[in-house]
Amino acid sequence: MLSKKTQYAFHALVHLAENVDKGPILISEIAQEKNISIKFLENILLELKNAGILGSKKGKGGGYYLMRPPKEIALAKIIRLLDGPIALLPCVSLNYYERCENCRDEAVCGLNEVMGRVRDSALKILENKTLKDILTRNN
Amino acid sequence: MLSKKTQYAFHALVHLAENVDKGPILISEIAQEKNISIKFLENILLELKNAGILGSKKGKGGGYYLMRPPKEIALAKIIRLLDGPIALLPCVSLNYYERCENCRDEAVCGLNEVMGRVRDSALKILENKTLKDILTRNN
DNA sequence: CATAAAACCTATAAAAAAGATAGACTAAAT
DNA sequence: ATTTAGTCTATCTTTTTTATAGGTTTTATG
Repeated sequence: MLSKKTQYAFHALVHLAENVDKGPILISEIAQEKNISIKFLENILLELKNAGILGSKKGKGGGYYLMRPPKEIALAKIIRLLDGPIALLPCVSLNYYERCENCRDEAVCGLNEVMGRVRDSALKILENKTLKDILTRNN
Repeated sequence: MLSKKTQYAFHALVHLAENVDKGPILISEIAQEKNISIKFLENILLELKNAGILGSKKGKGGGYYLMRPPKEIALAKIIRLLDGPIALLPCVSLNYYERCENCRDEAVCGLNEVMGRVRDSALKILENKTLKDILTRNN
């Protein structure tokens, strides 16, 4: 499961994406709209800013805004930034790989193979779906 | 990521599957073979037993064994038992569903839709792949 | 220039979960 | 009777997650 942090981030980003044309948006507005603790959200938005995903403006009329158009922000990027690995096992993670300490040879491990597939199938979606895709539902 | 508990369980189950014809297998043998703390493994195997996945025999010549053939034990079942939800969000979980507290209407939420797809793509693999499939690698 | 608004930064605390261990109990084999 | 090996329950430690607190800096504007 994704952490609350990542979940909140997604909801906040959606709100920012829905209001791209309205200039900087207040943390407090997002917090209220999405029912998130304002102080916690503050930290999250700051982290997104430090990663180059958000920009901000201080003082009156300030707030946060997206640094790129919603369709250029992939969901996988947000998850990796705030939650770490997307893979189910360390030995199968592309960005946070760690050697398996319970099997003799990963190249021969069937678990490694299957979990690699699960990772691929998740990434196929998460790397290609963007903020824009989660603004509205298209069934 | 899967917890250590679940990871250990998979490795232990693989060992049991590899030795189905050898009668009950000692916890200590599995622990040593797979480099797992014996006491921790004890708890895990017990949990698997209480869930009906393993059987056991006490006393000399005792140990643990699979209650069904490896090809009938789906990976998804083990994950759900020891780790809980497979889905990335509570609002998209089939077995551990919880209402989303940050959005107005899940039926309209684009995040809900995408995460539902991620869940489906993972389940398609995890529900169909069994212990037997992870015994050896077939590329 | 003073004031207020709003993000920035750092630390810390509280709670929950994960990981691991301890030790006494029960059942079975010989 | 003794030994072997799983059973049960409790506890403990560590790490991670979630959340809060409070002062600092920047900016707009009257």
